[in-house]
Amino acid sequence: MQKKSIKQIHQKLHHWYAQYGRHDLPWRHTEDPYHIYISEIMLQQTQVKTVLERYYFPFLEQFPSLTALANAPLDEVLKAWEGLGYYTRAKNLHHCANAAKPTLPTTFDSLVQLPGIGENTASAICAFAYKQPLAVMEANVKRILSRIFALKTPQKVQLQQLANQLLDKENPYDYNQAIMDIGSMVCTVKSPDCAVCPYASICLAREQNDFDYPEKKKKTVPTREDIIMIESQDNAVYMRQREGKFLHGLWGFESMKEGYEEMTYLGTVTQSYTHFTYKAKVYHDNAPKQKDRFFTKKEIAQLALSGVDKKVIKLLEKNKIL
DNA sequence: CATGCGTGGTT
DNA sequence: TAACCAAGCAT
Repeated sequence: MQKKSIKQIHQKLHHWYAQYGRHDLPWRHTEDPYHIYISEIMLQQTQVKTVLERYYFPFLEQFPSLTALANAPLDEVLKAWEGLGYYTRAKNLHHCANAAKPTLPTTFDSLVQLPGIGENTASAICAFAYKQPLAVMEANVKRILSRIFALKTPQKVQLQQLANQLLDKENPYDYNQAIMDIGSMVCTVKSPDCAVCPYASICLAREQNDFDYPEKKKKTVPTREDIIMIESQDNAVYMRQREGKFLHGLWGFESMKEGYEEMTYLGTVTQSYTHFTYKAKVYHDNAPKQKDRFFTKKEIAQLALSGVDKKVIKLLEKNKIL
């Protein structure tokens, strides 16, 4: 592409951003790398609205600095992350805080080595916190580039090269924020508004009137069935902290495959996840073998729980077990 | 490179 | 309203 046309695109983009960009986002009003880092991790696969309205401010109030985060117990961090999903993010945050305190590294190479910081997040921190000329490469940017160059199945390297070419190296901060805003407000998945798009003059998708870029692969969503066993004693229930990758660090109940026939069926809880639908029958055993770690309703309120387990708790309250 | 990982918004 | 998917990362 001609340098001249790229410069024209930058001007159009800059003009659009000045008028319509989301300038009210709080992480665009800080120079603190820690604040920007927290926003980037929260925003991974998570909508701006959720982060903005429910998590960003409370988290920073509770953990106002990298050192404060490092010194907090992991369980407190998990509790602050409750409901946000992808819980290894919370574990990685805590780990990074301890590894990097009192301040984050300032280069892409050192950032990308930290757990939970991939290439996109490292680029974003460099561009937004340190004003370095790196191109972010998240879902919005991928969609925009795929459409501009009509790439149905783009390769990672190919997209990165195109992103690097289009980047405004003089203004990496505004450029990256602007292209993400274009993705979420103009070049949307379902109904792109080419009339106001700064990239319209060079966009092949617009020319072809085909916006299915990159090509979506459809998958069937399986159902995962489960049996949850509740052991209770004196208005308290046995709970344990998960260790696997799924719902890592959150507190929950035991699953079982057999031996529940003689117990009391309480009800079924369901939860839809991206890759499967979860459906669990909940049984109650009031003659528990577990000896320790029974939690009362008040104690459970202090633990980090998943959506499913919150539904189970409601079922227990309804059955007057808690 | 494909898959697993949470939850809630949007259409 | 079922389906898609959002400021991705690790394996």
